[in-house]
Amino acid sequence: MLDAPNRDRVAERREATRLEIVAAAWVIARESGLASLRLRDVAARVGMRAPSLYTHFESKNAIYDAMFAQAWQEYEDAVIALEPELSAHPRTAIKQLARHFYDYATADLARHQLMNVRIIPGFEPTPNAYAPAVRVLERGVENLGRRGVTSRDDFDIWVSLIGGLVNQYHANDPGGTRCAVLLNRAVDMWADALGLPVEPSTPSRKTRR
Amino acid sequence: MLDAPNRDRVAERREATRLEIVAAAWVIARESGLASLRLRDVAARVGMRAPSLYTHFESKNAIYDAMFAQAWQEYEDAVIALEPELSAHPRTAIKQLARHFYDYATADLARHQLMNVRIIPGFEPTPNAYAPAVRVLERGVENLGRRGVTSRDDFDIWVSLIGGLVNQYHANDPGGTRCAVLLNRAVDMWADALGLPVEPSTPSRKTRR
DNA sequence: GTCTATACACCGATAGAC
DNA sequence: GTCTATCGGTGTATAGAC
Repeated sequence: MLDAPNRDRVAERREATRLEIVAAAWVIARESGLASLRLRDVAARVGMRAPSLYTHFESKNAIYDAMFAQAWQEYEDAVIALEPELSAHPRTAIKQLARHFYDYATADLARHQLMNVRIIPGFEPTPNAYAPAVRVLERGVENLGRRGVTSRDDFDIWVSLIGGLVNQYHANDPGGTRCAVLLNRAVDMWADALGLPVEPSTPSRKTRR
Repeated sequence: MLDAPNRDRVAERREATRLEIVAAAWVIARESGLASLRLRDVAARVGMRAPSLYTHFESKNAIYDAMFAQAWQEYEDAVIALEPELSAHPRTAIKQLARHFYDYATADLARHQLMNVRIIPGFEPTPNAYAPAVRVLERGVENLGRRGVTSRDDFDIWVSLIGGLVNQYHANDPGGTRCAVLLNRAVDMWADALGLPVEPSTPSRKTRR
């Protein structure tokens, strides 16, 4: 039987190993593609054999699950860190939030596929892993609500807009900047329709060309 | 050596078998999910064993490829059939085109995943299979161009809008009608920003609520 | 508790008999 | 053209060494 301090040490060590494995999985996923991640490669990168991973995770999907939770948790933290930096102008702040998500989703294909695209056959995130994603969405509703977007429909359209352009980036313009420009224009259209005040510095007059 | 008529008969028979296999693959894909399609099941459905499929297709991905081409070809035909039925009013016609794609993409999850989402690891459609998809896009540019949408940016935003809402339908509201309503509203916002004339019957005044 | 070696089940793909 | 048999590779279960 272990006394309390030793139990803590063991738990810490276990958690550290889990984090090592997840970190290795991210590296391999970015190298070989998220879907063709092989447990043997992940294990080799932490100095183990594939079956040993099952001491720390009950299945391959459990590793995906931990990665999913980590990615969304990291994004939630990033949004929280961004909020104090947001512009005082509603439309500008909403553009910043849109661009922030867009940048996060376009910076890392594997991460985006895991977070937002169902690309792994048979993988469904655990409710626990899904929680930060839900919180981020709620936070988005609040952030836009505080800036005059009261309709949930309009919020969902805003989300769709960003998601659609992220997909178009990865499909047609990976590495390019075109979709980022389109995003700005699209959010302006949407903000115009909602009657949000135009930005002071760059008056959009009418989004029309 | 075969004479010409017999060669045609053989080619016809082979093509018929290929179509049978593809049709069976669609059924299985809808049942078990597109990604977990198993060749054994497809073969069994046409009264064969798995290895025999390799007489007609050189790989599993080649079957996906034929399905991909078939789905986009079928959609191209549907668009061509729709064009004469489109409203004379530009905004209404564009809404019909948007709704038409939305309906096609939401009616069949497996088909949509194959056509629009990269869900099969390692599968990339052949240029030949991709051709009808390219034609449909060009046709879309023309269809909107004829109705006053001259900017390619605005066209791409329109496409993103529809794609984003299709994804949201499958993720959050499968079987529901909410995203279809949002689509109508979103296209109106977009059309307002472009300065397209409002519809005569249902004057949108301002899309704002 | 942690890791290893071995083995199993399942898949797509290939070889060769008929 | 279709079959049976088999290969190579994967995730995973388990027994046992340390």
